[in-house]
Amino acid sequence: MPELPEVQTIVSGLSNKIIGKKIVGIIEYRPGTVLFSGDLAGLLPAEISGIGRRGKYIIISTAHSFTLIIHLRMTGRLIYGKGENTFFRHLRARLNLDDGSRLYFDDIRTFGKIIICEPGKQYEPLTKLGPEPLSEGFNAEYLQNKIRSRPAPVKNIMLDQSVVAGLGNIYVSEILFRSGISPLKKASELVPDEIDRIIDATGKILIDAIQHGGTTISDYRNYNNEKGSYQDHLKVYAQQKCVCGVDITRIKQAGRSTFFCNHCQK
DNA sequence: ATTGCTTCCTGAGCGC
DNA sequence: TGCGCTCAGGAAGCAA
Repeated sequence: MPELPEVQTIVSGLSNKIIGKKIVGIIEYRPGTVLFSGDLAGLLPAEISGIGRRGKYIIISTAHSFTLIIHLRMTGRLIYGKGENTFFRHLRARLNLDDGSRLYFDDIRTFGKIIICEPGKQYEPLTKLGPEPLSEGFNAEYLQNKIRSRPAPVKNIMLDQSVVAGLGNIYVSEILFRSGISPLKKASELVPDEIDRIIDATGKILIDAIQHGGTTISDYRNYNNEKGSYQDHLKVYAQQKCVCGVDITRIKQAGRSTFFCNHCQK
C-alpha cells in the first residue's frame, strides 16, 4: 500500500529520469485506468516540466499543457525502464517518452488511476486534502482545532485525507504506537500533550520511512522495481509481539486492520 | 457535518 | 491436487 513515504520515494527517484523528456504516447491497456475526456493526440507531445507529490497523489506536470495525476491505491506501481511489456504481469497503462524510455503503470487490483487534467483545470479531490504531514501547516494548533468536534476514534480521523494528507493504515498504526496513544481513543478527547506527541511521531516516522525507501509488505516497489526496507522497522503493523513483550492486539476499525499494544498505548 | 457501509479487484492463504 | 471460501484495503458514493 503506497502511502506518503512510498509515493515520495517514487517521485524522488523518477525526477532525474523523466524531467525534460517529452511524453509522446499514453497507452491504456485496461479500460478505466486512464481518465480523460478529450482529444489526447492534440496534447502530445508534451515536455515534462516537473514531478511532485500531494498526499498520496503523484503529480507530473508538463510545460504549458496538461497535468498527469496518478494514484497507486493499494497495488499500483510506477516503474521506469525500456523493457518489454511482458515483463509486467498486470500492466494497465504505459507512457512513452521521446528517448524510447517508458513509464509502466502496473496494478494487480486495478484500483489505481491516471487522471489527465487539462490545462487550466484542477482535479477536485486534490483541493479537499488536508495539510502535508511534513509541512509547517500540520501543527498542534491546526490538529487541535480540526479534531475538536470529531468523536470518532483517533485512528479513523488520522486516515481521513482531509485532516492530514498522505497517511494510510500502516503509518497511522505506527504513529499511534510511537505516540503511546490507543487507536480507540476518541479524537475529540485528546489532550494537548497527546496532540504534540502525534505531531512529533508523525514527522519522525515518515522521515525515517522515507530514508528506508518506504515499506514493502507485499506489493510496493519503487520506480526501479525495488522493495523498500522500512518493513524491518515496523513496531506494531503486522507484528506479533511488542518490544515490551506483550502480544500485539489486532482489531478492525473503519473496515481496516489496526495493530496496537494495549500495554504501551493508552 | 459527520460517520459508516458498500463497491471496485486479484492473489494469497487456508481448510477439506 | 484443487476447489471454494475469506481476507487485504484507498477513496468515492451514498445513506443515515
